[in-house]
Amino acid sequence: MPEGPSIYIIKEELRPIFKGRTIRAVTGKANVPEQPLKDQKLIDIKTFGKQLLLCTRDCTISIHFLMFGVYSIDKNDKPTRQLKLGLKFNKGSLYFYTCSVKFFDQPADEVFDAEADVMNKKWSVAKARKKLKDVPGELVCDALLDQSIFAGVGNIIKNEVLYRVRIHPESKVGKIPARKITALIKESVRYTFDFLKQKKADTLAENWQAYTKKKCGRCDLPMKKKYLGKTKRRTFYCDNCQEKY
DNA sequence: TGCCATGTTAAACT
DNA sequence: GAGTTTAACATGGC
Repeated sequence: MPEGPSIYIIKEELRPIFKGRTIRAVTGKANVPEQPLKDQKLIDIKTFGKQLLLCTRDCTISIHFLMFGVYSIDKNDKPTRQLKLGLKFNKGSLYFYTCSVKFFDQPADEVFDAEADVMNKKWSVAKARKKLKDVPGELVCDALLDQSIFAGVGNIIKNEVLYRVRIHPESKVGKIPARKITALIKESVRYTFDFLKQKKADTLAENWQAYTKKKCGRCDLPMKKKYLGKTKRRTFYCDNCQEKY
C-alpha cells in the first residue's frame, strides 16, 4: 500500500471530501496540539513522497502510513485499534491508525521540498542528478530508496526501475554513466505514474517485470533474489540483462 | 496455518 | 559515541 502512488490515491479520495472544511477538534494519541488547529480551515490535502499532508494556513500535519497504516472516514469504531489522530469537522470526521504522525508549526512548502518528490510538478531532474553526484559510493539500490533524493520511491518501484533501465542494483552511483543516470531519473518518475495508473486499474502485479519474478522476461534466465543494500530490502534482478557499473 | 512484506523509527545491542 | 540489529506497528496475501 504505502509507496508514493498509494498515498496519492488516498489524497485524491480525501481532498474532495475534506478540503475547505474547518477543524473543530483534534483527538488521538499522536502528539498534535489542538490549539493551533482548532477552528482553522483545512486549506489543502497534499502528498510529499510517502506522506500525506494535512494543511492549514499556518500548520502542517504529516501522516506516514508505515507498513500497515489505515484511515477511516466517519467511522471510529474499532476499539482494538488505538486512534493515532482524529480530526472532527462540523460535519464528518477523519481518523488515522497505525501510522506515524508529525505536527509542524509551519506551512507545508516550508517543511517539504517539492522538488525532491517524484510525483510533484516541481520535481527537479537537475537536483536529483546533483544529489546523486554527492553520493558516488552508494549502491544505486540504496540511492533510489533515499527519500531525500527520490521521495515517494519504494521497494517495488526501485526493483522495476532498475530492471527497466537495465542497471544492476549493486552498481555504484558514481560509476554509472551520465546517460544512464538520466535514464534512471526519468524512469523513476515515469514508472511511478504507471504504478499509479495500474494500481487504480488493479493491474499492478500483472505488470511487474522484476518484482517477485522468477524468470527474466528478456533472456529467460532465472532472476536473482537477494536482500541488498543498507536496509537489506528484497531485490529482484537479472545478472545477465542488468549491467553492473 | 504460518510467514513474510510496498516502511520508518527508536531502542537495544556491539 | 558510532555503527548495526531488532522490535514495534497489525493487515493481507500466498
